Amino acid sequence: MARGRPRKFDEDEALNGAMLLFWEKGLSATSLDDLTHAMRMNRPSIYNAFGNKDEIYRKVLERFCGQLDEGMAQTLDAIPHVREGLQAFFERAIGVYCGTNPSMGCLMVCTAPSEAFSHPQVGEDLRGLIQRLDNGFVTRLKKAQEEGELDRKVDVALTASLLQATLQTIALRARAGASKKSLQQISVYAVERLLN
Amino acid sequence: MARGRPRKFDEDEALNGAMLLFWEKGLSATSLDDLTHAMRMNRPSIYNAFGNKDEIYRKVLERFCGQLDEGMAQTLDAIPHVREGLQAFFERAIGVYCGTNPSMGCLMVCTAPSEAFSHPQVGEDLRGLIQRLDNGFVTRLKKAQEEGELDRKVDVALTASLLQATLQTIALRARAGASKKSLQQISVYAVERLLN
DNA sequence: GTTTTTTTGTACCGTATCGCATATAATAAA
DNA sequence: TTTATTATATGCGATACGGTACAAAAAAAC
Repeated sequence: MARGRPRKFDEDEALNGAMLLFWEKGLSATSLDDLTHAMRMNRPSIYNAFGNKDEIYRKVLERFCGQLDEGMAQTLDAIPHVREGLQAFFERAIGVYCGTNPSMGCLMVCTAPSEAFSHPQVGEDLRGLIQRLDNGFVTRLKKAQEEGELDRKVDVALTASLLQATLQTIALRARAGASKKSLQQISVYAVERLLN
Repeated sequence: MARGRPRKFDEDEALNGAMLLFWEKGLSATSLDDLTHAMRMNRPSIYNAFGNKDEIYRKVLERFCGQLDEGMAQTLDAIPHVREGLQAFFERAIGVYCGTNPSMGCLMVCTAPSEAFSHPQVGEDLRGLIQRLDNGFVTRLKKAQEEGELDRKVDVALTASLLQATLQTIALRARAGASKKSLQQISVYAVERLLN
């Protein structure tokens, strides 16, 4: 059983609060005071449970991108036809990127790059996450080629890069205030042009 | 004539120093102390000449993107064939994004989004610059259609969005440490796939 | 009931932050 | 020579920063 004084906070809720805050302001512009409010914890508890600010940010980043992995699993891997799967994936991502008011885009794309040098570990995280996405697309595209849904002449690695480019521009444009509709048009057009 | 004591600093050099610093660390993570060193000026002179930190950042952002406009003028607008012009444009951008060691990508794409909400004016700048790039591509693509170099059936607005997506992924990947060669491959493939 | 263990909350540390006030130096115009 | 104007240099003051000590509190283990 839990031996000491019981925790007053819920770990999941606390991380969610931190995520919303970091998502909005990035790592450097977020203060520990902000965090104590957003996580509804006091400072020592935060340190004890999650570590310092950088570590919390990295946990949140992983958490955010975990949703993305899940999104891939439930769309790309779950839907039979590539094009439909990709479309569903983009649709879902757009839902996340435009799910707040105002839209905040992607936590990783919009806040991690500026910290990549001040916090080398964040840089590594960024590298890894870009790679993960590329790999996810490549795997699905290869499968499509094997199943005859995709011309064997298309370069899957480069197509994957451009699919990720599409996701990234959607993330950035969402944060810059673009309409959901305009982003959906971009994703539809991208799938159409890149896979045919 | 200049009435008072002559300036000791060179405005261009000072802004360049500030640009390098902001490019590396972003707005929030850069302190005025850092700036005084990078600009080789002391604080009051900085305030007098350029305003506060936010204003300097915005000046630097405009400066950086001005280079980009210039790049468009010298490639897209100057080179007869669309595809060659686009390729030259990307080549030039990659040169900038990978021009430091380590590569820092694009100042706008990699550092502005995280500040978009804490500094609403930066958000507006971001919006405007995305729009400017889209417009530049659209104009060139339309011209290509009129000159018969590009099929009239391609949607110029959406193609422009995907060209900018390509530029953005190159910027992000450069900052994440991707090789110059891999970025060139992406740009070549993008031009090939999006314009045919 | 006592001990042990863990979390909580307050208060605090030293440092870095931004923006400015003040004083000095240097030049152009009167 | 005087005066006005501008830049430089030092350094101040109030605040905010990230991070931690410490004792009270709460629950389980003995």
